[in-house]
Amino acid sequence: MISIATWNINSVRLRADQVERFLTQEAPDVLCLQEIKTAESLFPHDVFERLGYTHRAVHGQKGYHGVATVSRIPFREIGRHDWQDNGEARHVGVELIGPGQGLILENVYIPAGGDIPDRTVNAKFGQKLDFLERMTRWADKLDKPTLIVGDFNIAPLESDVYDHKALLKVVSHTPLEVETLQRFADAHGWVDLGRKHIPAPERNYSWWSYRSYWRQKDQGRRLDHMWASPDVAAQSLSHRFVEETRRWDQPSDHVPLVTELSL
Amino acid sequence: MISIATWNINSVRLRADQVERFLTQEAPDVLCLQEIKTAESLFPHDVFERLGYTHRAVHGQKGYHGVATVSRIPFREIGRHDWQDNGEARHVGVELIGPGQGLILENVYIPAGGDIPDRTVNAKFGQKLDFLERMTRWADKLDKPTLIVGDFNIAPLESDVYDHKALLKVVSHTPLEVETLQRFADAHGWVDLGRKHIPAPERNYSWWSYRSYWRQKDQGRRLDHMWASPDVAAQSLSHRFVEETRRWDQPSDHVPLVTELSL
DNA sequence: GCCCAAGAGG
DNA sequence: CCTCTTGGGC
Repeated sequence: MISIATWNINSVRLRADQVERFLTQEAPDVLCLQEIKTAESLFPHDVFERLGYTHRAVHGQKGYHGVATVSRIPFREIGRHDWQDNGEARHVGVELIGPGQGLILENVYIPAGGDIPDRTVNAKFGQKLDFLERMTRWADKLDKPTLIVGDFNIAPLESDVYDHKALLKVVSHTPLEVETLQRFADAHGWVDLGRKHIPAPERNYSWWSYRSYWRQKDQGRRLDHMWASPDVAAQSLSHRFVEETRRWDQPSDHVPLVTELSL
Repeated sequence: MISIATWNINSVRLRADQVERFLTQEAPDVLCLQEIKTAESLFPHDVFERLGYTHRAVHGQKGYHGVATVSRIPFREIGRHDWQDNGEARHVGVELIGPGQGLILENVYIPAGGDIPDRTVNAKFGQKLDFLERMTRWADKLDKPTLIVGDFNIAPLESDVYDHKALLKVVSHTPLEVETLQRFADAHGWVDLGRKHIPAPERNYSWWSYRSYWRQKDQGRRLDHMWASPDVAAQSLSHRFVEETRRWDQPSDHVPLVTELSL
């Protein structure tokens, strides 16, 4: 059995102590981080090394984006896609060696998409859709047991947001985004582990805005996901959201997700 | 007997808790702050109010400089000099009412003066000397019992720095600054309480640079001062530097000075 | 709101 | 090294 976690940490340097606390408490075998917001040279390798996460694939970028996969079990890095060829660090892929042998683990940070859900006036929204379309063409060719995790920046189901109707016009929950994400899902037959283990319409959020006081009112959205190839999904034992991190000092706006696979 | 303190706090909002700790521990009747680095509207009035410092004269400025005098005993504000008429908040004066009746308390933050001690290539150095010259003309006319305190940004004596010879060419200890400060002293006959109570060449520092690791090597300078009119100096009972604050978390680069007067 | 980067000022 | 501002991003 191996356990895998994903967490948009919103600056790994600022929250190195929180990552340490999480790893100490939950002890996942692998942790996928997004928005590390640092160049690889300033990544806090020592923290992970000390805790036994001696295998690391860090695709960093100064100030923005950036993803990292750290692991107690060996892996080999299989690539860093830059689907839009714009230099943004939004993906790193690894293949597990030893325990979980052969599992492909794709760590991705999909663009947020700006404020206005209209690609003619908001280039960032167009970039988000284009990113998903390029990922879809890529996923169509995947033929190995794969788990893709990360911050997708889309809450696809009605029960993935605190107010479905109100958010239909808000970037992250628009029909256009949801349809585009669905085409990505269909391209590989991805199984949404979050909803496999916590079926809709059960409350199931991973993100709360820093703006306003929504935190207190529980106005969250499920933007972070773990999706598995059908064969991998069949081996998934559990899935949970570690909401406790929201109560820590100066938390990330995202909480971690953890899943267990019988590999 | 009244006690008066001065402290360059280097952001009163960031260190409101440290100011509270200092006031709780030392309980001076009056505290003069420099480099509060905030507009008056964002000054943490509540902290002082709660501790009984209900009389406050805050001469704030957004982001830079700024001075404030807070007191448990009543005073009336007598003015805010802008000697160079450049809008910088570097002075506030008050006159005590009740205990210490009639004492004038001038709180001042003299410009640092930049890096190069040459007014032809460094306008900031010229501004510092000009500021002192304008203060000198002002001091020449003072005729009331006065205590002037604050960050003078000059260490006048050899024993006011960790290495006199090395610092002769460093802004804060150059002969030109020391002579200019001496003319200010002579203009009113100010008595340096720091050296009245802790005579040279005893070690007597109020500031340690954040840059480099001088803190550990005790490479300090005496940049903060409390100077009294001769009549007030005759009533000065004690004077000390509260170096303990340097060991607090994220300390200011300056430590507080406290003096007691038999008024 | 919170995070990053630059640049100024100390 | 530390703090502030502005401006971008989410």
